[in-house]
Amino acid sequence: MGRQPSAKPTSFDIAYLAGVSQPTVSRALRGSKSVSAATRANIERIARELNYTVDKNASSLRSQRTHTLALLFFEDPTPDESMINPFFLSMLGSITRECALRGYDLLISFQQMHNDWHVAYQDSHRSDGIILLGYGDYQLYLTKLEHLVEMGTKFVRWGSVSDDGIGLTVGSDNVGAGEQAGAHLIEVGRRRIAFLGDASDHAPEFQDRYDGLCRAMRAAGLEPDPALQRDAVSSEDSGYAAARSLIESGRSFDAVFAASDLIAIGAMRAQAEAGLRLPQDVAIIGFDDIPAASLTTPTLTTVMQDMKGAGTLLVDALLARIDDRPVEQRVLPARLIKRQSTAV
Amino acid sequence: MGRQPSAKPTSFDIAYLAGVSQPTVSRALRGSKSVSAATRANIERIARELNYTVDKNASSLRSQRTHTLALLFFEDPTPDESMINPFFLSMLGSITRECALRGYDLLISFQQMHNDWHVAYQDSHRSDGIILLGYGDYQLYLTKLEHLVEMGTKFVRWGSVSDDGIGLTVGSDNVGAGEQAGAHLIEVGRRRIAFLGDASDHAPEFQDRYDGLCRAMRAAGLEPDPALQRDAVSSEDSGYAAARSLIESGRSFDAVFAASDLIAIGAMRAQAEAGLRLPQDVAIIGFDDIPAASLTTPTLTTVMQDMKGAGTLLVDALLARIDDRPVEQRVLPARLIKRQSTAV
DNA sequence: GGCCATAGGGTATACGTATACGCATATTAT
DNA sequence: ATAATATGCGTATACGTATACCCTATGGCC
Repeated sequence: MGRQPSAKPTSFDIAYLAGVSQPTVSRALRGSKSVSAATRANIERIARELNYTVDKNASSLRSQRTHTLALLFFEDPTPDESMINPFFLSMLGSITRECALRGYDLLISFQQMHNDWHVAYQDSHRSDGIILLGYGDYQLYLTKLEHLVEMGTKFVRWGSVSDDGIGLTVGSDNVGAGEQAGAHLIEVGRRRIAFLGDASDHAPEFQDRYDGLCRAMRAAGLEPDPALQRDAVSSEDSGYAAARSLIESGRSFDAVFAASDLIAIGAMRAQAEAGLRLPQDVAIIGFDDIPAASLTTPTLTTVMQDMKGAGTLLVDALLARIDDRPVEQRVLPARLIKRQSTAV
Repeated sequence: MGRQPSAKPTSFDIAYLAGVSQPTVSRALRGSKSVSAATRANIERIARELNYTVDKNASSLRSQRTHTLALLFFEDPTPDESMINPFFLSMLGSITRECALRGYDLLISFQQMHNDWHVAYQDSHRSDGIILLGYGDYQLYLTKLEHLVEMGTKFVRWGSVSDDGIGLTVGSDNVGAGEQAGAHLIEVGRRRIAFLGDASDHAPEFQDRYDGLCRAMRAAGLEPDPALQRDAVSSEDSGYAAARSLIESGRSFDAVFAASDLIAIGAMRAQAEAGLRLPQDVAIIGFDDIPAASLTTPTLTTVMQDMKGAGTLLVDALLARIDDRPVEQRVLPARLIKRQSTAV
């Protein structure tokens, strides 16, 4: 593009103007130490004046490094996609920003889960590494990714840090967040706390949150009642169904900890329909702090994750892995946002 | 990546196996007509068996076409970024899908508005064309893009189709949608309809919506009252302020058409605080159908745009422009979603 | 003053593909 | 039968950068 007016300058043009050879230009701009400060400064000045940018294709072709990261975004093949997990958007923002900062491009693709692994394979050809984003049950997919692991593909994923699955993981402190939520509910006088969300291997993040809740309860001398746990995936409908099942079981409960805001919103609907008063009869806490959480009636107490930090950390970890630098699993703090749904 | 196990096959490998020269492989795979059907079939079979994919970098370097589109996402430097326009996410989804379908990669960058145009310039080097997304006042930015236009950069943007600004535009039928909204309000017996949203050159989309409202009113024999229009940008706070200003003016009104759901939500808050009953005293309609619109009390009547179609159309139009094919401005239909906030 | 190390940078070439050009053979026109 | 044309493919080369290797001058050291 833009070739008509002033043909895109190449490293040869710069070399000519600076009175050096093309490789010297390349070395200077890449920060090689075997070029004198004066020469480098001169080259950089000329490059700036000519509005020169390194041709990515040529560079990648030669170096076999693309300077591009791929973002694989898993979506459930869910019908109510209007409610696609909104909080990933801010993560997307911070990931792109972080990439730009490091001089990396970002390639995005959305993936229906349960596809074959072929697309990821393709992406692995176009990029130096892959970031896997998704919520809930993409374990299934991960096993397919073992192909990639065997091929030496570098990747990092968002999820439960305590889970010892494939590859490097960055995630929130789900256990700690669950503990905070539980402690808060106990603090406002609740004793029989239900949990809505899969507590199985399929959803390690949800399981961590449940574990945190249980820990908080035990710390307060309460024993969690397994009958008050209901499976649910992250959708409003699923939350609604789980809450109905709970209500219809006839078991008494005075609080709900939902594994996501969408679940919480669905549960609130079910409870309102059942004539339960919120928060007097049932206090409720969600997870994610999606925008809608402050619009429900009553407004929803929830846990806010550090999505900005998450994006940064993901890119950071992936780049480290690409460069074969050591990198430890890292955990992000989460914060409880208190609103009306737990106000006494 | 993945070079260890089976070194990535090149067109030479295929050529060798097929008993032809490398250029023939290239021609066969690109669909050149000067290669026999038999040869082509054979080459394609071998390519498939070897899991061969064209090296994008080499291809782009040689052909000077990147097969990549860039998506420039404008964000206001707004404080309440949690409420970043959620509906763009589904557009993002359909854009990536459409790109993948056409064999294009998608590069994403977020832009603070009022930055210099340098990033867009860079992106124009990395891609064959640019998609500009944003809401509201990015006219200012557009003038800076004139540099790009002069350089022959291909791009397409989302916005008001009636606006005769720079470049090719794809957008919803904002006038028609405004008309639908107005007609609906009139149908439920409203006569004094306020409009919240900039009705200026800065926000052509909003202006179109206002124009549509006025048209519907005149068609019903009503004359729009300019005093019932208040400027607002697409945020909850701005909507709140606009509605307050309207209420405090003392002018009577029995309906509000807000230029976006965020504005509407802010306005609902202001009205509730002022003791106005919704929808009895004031009916209200928003725009965008964000997920939160079905969670407000009362639930919000709004206009749903065809975001999926939008993504497809944007990519379509851009590719046409890149190939110098003729392309007409195209308009997408919008649909009114009736909820409680206008229920009689 | 000879010797080696080092800084600084030039020469040559590879990365994998696409395309201009040329050259046969096959086909048709005359 | 011969010239004109088309078909199918090989030869050579360019795209812009990065890197292995080589060379020269300079300085320090004994």
